[in-house]
Amino acid sequence: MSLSIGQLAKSTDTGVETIRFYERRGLMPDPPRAPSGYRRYPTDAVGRLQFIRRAKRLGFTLDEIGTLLRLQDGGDRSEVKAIAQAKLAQIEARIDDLRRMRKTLAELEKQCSGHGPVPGCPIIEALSDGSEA
Amino acid sequence: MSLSIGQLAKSTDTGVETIRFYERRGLMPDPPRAPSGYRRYPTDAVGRLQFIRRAKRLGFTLDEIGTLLRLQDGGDRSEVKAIAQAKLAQIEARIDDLRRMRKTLAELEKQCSGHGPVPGCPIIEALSDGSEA
DNA sequence: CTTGACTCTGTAGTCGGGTGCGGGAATAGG
DNA sequence: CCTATTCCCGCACCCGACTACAGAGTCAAG
Repeated sequence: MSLSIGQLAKSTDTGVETIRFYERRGLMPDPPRAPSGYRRYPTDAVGRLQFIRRAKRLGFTLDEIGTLLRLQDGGDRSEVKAIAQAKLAQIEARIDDLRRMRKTLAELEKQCSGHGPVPGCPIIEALSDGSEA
Repeated sequence: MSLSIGQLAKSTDTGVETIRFYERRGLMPDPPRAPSGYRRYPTDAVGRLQFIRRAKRLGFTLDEIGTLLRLQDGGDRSEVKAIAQAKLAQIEARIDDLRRMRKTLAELEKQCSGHGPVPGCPIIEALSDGSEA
């Protein structure tokens, strides 16, 4: 039992173009071809593609996903853990960034009455004077 | 008293190329030119550029900053507030996304012993089986 | 006056992750 | 058998925000 690229796309909720793109990137192996040249995917290609999609949802880049896939068939667990830890640290740093932005912006937004002309608006004043942010 | 583009760049910790880029984008007005064609910035250009930098630090895109700058000279405070609220909502949505990623990834990372071969590694297993994420 | 730093324009490249198109061949359903 | 759909390949393009040239002209210090 094998799948066409369209069937693989549908079964993993991915675009056909995206699958070909992953193939070019080396994330999906070059599949066997029918005599016509059409790609014929073995059923486990679904798993591979889902791996990629799940890893992306966790914030990994395609390069990192490539590394994880390579580790999958023959690597050390410490390498996997190291990648996860690094990603975790990045995510935390980004959250901290965003929280700082949110804090400043929320304060300004609260101070702004929301009516009247712009001169005097605390948001614009803060951006102009640097009294905040 | 006027500034060269290099002086403006230095005084706002911005690249010269970036200033020219902002000009092309319409964020910085076209400055007057010396007979040589060199840009001569009035001192208040510093304020304008700092406005842009501060707004960027708060997460606004260049397009949004353009809108804020236009509102600055003649707009309604409600528009400014609406933009701030929209940005705040985006930031919060992004934080929530990242927190979900962090939660899943932190659990997996904790479960992974960090030594031994990859087969059996909870992180890789989760990505393969979809038991998590 | 010379030298080195600065500035000018215009265009192109970078990053990450795709998306779209054109023209032609194959295939699946009725 | 006919037609709609799918597939092939290769390349170009999209987003946002820069960044980097090349080649020529200008300015300031010594």
